[in-house]
Amino acid sequence: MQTVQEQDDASAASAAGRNNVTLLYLIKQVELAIRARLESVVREQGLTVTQYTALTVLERRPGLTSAELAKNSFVRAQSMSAVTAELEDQGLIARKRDPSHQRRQLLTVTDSGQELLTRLRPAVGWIEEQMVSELNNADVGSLRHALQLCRFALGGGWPH
Amino acid sequence: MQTVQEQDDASAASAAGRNNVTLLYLIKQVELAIRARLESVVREQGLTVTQYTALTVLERRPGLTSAELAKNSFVRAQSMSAVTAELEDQGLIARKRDPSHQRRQLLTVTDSGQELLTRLRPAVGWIEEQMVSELNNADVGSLRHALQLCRFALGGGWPH
DNA sequence: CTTATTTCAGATTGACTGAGATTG
DNA sequence: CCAATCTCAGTCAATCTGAAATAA
Repeated sequence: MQTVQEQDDASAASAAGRNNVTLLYLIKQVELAIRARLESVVREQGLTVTQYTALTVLERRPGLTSAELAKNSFVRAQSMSAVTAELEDQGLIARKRDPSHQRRQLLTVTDSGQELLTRLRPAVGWIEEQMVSELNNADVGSLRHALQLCRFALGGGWPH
Repeated sequence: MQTVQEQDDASAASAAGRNNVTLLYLIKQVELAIRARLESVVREQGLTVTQYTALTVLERRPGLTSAELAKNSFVRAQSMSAVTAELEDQGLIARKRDPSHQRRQLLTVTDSGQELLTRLRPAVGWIEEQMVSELNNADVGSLRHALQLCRFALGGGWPH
């Protein structure tokens, strides 16, 4: 098992001037750790992490199309289309033609999907609680703010 | 294109008391944005993000085995074995039997691998600079510290 | 005619599980 | 015999690219 001490040694070993790698690497490590926990939680309800994420975005922003959801999630429209098709098959979201644009299909979370999200919320919340268990409230706020700034600083320039 | 304002609206729309989801989602979003940028950079040198990451870890911690590298990267030994085999095929790392344990193969970055890492360093550094361009130095330090605490708070309990 | 959205088909990456061989 | 490491074979999840149909 790797220890905090070993990690610190590794950071110190990377000479000054290329400490910049560390932050990208750290975010990747945290994301990997989250993904592992999240996967075991959502799998119990028959969902993949990808499906769960799409569902939570639709919960917050009902009426998105699959293509809009794709942009939001940094994937191609074709990839997201497969995800939303699966979610509809499972009865977790509903697709309705946009009356003002017959080609677009507006997505909403169904009652069944909402119930599932509600069932999952405590376990998902617990992962985040664990993650920030060593941080105080002010640190958590700063972390959220910093991550938002990072996300939007990188946000542009996505291939279309 | 999604704007900062839209993101803020979405956060506000998720009622108080379940803001906790946001942090997991934010980290995922930042990781996705990083991955996209990083992939286009390393691909020019014929590497995948997975290979590049393994290479940078070996640069910092030469002499690891593939199995140790796997633990460090939260993947199974079999998965990492495929990655290190590819890196060896490309002449970027060398595998040498551990004299004190014939079954283990100690991994080191070759001169060729080191040159490649050096070539990639400026472009990778620029991604991180872009990411933190809206943060001051103190914020960057706080972010790194917070992410390290998050990583180690989630670190335990990995399947072996 | 052009562009956006959706769908279908196939390829690829990166992980997984399971099984076997080797070493200590 | 047991545990760790490595390798091989097959599978799955989640993306990608390319091509086609539909709609504004």
